[in-house]
Amino acid sequence: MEIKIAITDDHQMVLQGIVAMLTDTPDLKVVGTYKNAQETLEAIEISKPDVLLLDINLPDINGIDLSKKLLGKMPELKIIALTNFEDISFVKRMLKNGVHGYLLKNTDKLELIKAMKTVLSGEIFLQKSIQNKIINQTSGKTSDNGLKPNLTRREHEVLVAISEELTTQEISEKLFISPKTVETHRMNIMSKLGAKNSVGIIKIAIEKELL
Amino acid sequence: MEIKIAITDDHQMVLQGIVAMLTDTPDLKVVGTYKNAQETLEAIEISKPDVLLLDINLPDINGIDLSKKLLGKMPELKIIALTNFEDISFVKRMLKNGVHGYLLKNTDKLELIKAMKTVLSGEIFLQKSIQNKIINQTSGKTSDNGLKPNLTRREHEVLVAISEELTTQEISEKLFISPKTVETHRMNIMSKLGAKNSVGIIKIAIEKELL
DNA sequence: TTTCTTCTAAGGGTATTCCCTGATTTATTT
DNA sequence: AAATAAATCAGGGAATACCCTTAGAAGAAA
Repeated sequence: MEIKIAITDDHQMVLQGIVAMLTDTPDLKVVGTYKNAQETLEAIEISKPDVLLLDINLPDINGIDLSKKLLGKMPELKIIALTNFEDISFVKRMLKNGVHGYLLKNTDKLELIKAMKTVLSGEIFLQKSIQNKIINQTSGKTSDNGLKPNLTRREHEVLVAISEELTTQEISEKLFISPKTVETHRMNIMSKLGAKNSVGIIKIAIEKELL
Repeated sequence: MEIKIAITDDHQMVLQGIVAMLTDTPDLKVVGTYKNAQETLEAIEISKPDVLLLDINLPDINGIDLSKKLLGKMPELKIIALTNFEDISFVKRMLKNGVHGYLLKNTDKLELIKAMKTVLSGEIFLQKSIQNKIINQTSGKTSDNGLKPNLTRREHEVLVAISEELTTQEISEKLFISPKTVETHRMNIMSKLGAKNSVGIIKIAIEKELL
């Protein structure tokens, strides 16, 4: 039985790479390649793939929302998330939302095919490196390095104020709260970002585009 | 005349994608594909490509440093940086360091070939979207205004140490100077950069690429 | 309803930064 | 040789940041 495959990725090179990997392989057929979410949503009901390889860093929508929509339309579809990063928290969220596999983009042909067969059999496919990370995470919990920490609304306001080179006193006047409260927020931000001091806060905030 | 091409990218799929794009094209030959910086440095003198397509987000070294090393070994080599992001400041830095082109990974076959021919003719290749961004940046004056303040060698060392979230005490131990000297340097840095405190130092240092 | 999160605030410290001043030595430039 | 810039060090004090802990109130979520 032939497996029908569709691919959604805004990187032309990745798209081509996967197609190249899969041509010349019996029982596999690429029935569609899409560059964004909209295109995918429109075309997928026509191409009717068994498996969708889905880049989760699309320009127009995030991977989770798109997965939900697609599975709403086609409950039989198996979705394998494609990404550059080993972001555990994101993996978990994706899996919760019905995604069937999670592949790094440095995957080779054999593993790619294995992944597709695994999800088609109804199982979940995770790469070893990701499995290990999930295991390590449950035992020790420090390895949170990857994506945006979610600061609260207030913390974000304090963060911005810190980045404006304001002192605690000045921030408290700006936000109409006690200086002690500002300090509490600053401490919580440091802890969330893993910074040692305000310098670290700013460095990390700029790095992760929190400003 | 045949163009010899090498590719360095830690994403297997991208690697395959580019190879797929370039096979079946006359006058082009892929003479090597590498997954990291070390492999590239070791093999490039044997494969002797005319053009290297280089992913700048490698795991083991940053793109700028690798480019420098490669061009030191092979001054005739043309390097085209590959990336996911339209990061203008980074483009500029890469170009300053001798890189000949900057390609987004969603580039198609035609543009890829055009890019290689452009750099081989001795010119710089930039994609339109990046060109536009650079133009918009120079006409608008929001960022990058003002020249780089020239910090002294020592001040720069202190700046780097500050950015590592070290305290005055720790910096003094690292540089084998008195804490008071460190403070003097920090004050001078603040004054030169126009910062109100260490947070400002880091913000401006990142903005002006002083790190 | 209960639990969780967020925002708020404070006590009571210690550590560090910030700011001013003034000064010596060593290179580099003129 | 003389002026200039860079790097070094320091005293002293005010301001600020950092740290740990505790805790009430409001709102959202389970």
